[in-house]
Amino acid sequence: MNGSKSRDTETVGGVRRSDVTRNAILEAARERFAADGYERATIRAIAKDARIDPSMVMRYYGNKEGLFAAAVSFDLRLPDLGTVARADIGRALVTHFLALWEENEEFTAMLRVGATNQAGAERMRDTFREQLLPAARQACPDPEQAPARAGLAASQLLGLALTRYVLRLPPTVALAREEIVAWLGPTLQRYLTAPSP
Amino acid sequence: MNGSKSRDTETVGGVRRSDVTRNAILEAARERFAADGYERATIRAIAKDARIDPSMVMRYYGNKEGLFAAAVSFDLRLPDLGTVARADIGRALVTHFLALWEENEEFTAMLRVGATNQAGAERMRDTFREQLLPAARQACPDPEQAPARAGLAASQLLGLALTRYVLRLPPTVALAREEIVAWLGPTLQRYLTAPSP
DNA sequence: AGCGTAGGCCAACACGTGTTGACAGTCCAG
DNA sequence: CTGGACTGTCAACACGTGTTGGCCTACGCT
Repeated sequence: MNGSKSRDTETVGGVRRSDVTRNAILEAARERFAADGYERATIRAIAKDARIDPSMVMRYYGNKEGLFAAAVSFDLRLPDLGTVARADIGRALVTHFLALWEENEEFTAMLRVGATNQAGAERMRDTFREQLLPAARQACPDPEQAPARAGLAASQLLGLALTRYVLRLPPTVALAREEIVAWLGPTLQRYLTAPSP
Repeated sequence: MNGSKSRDTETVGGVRRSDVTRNAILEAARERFAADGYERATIRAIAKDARIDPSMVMRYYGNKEGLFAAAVSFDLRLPDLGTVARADIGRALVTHFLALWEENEEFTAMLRVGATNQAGAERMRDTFREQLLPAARQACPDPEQAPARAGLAASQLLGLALTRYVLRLPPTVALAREEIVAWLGPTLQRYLTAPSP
């Protein structure tokens, strides 16, 4: 509906006076989406956290979906698996994802939303296809098998995130990061590089 | 509020005339919860599917939480791992869970609800503790390590359910059941029975 | 100084939710 | 046949939601 995207409301150097508000909204939105999921994260609650009026959210991000799209990034920042020693790929991936999930809760939000919201699931499929799958193509020998192997890897990685950060199964939460790497690393290594069983 | 639980409304042999309605409600609830998750599954929609009035749901199940509790079973029907050959435990578990998820969608509902709803997550923790953990105790050598190993197994099993039945990542959906058993069986076998890395 | 405009708040709308209570048909025991 | 319960429907309540438009303030340029 409101197509004006760039070029509205700048003063000097593209820095708008309202940027602090915009960022406050985004930050609050990230936390709420991560904690509550898409449906339970209300615009009113987000606005309250950001100490502004709910209508500001609408003004800056159009609607709730727009806010979610703006707040939650889907950049996995995957390392270039070409530079990683072939035998360390599994451990490297687990380490990377652990860091990703623990440094901020955006990706937990992705999970919660993907589990309930149709559009959220679609977006996770895109992320998988555009980021994890190319990485798998670099790691695994037969490119034709890459999708299946990436799917297997995703099942273990997302399962870890689900049980540890969303469901919070006590034994999974209690595991030290090194333990997780030691256990899951070989699994991913096998899914990505071992010959088909 | 209405404490009358048993002994109301029976005719002969404990068979109530309204049982067909009750079952219709439960069946519709299961489908809706599985498809939409707890928040998006509305009582009105469930009632419509069951072709009755929304108020009947309240009468028979008290409130939405009561309906969810009644509709979704949390019995994993795990086989006795004592009777399974030690080397086949991993494959047996994967096979069992695949059958569980594909025969009805209750357990997908559990996942969706656990991901968004606090009470749902709590209930999944209970299920884990009361059913998967005892099974793991039978399977793994050192009983002290059983919780961690059960947690690892849960991460892979729930991750499979998440990617295949909830997010529907195409490569994971495309895998044949035998392929999944062949890939994930060894993983679970290792998590449950192999020595600590 | 004056003015346009961006930033912000307030009140309200329309809608969907879970939930409740009053009312009508229906079956069965006495 | 009659009374009382069970089964079911209808309409409404109270509330929270996303969303909208009008209004006031205050900044920044000329």
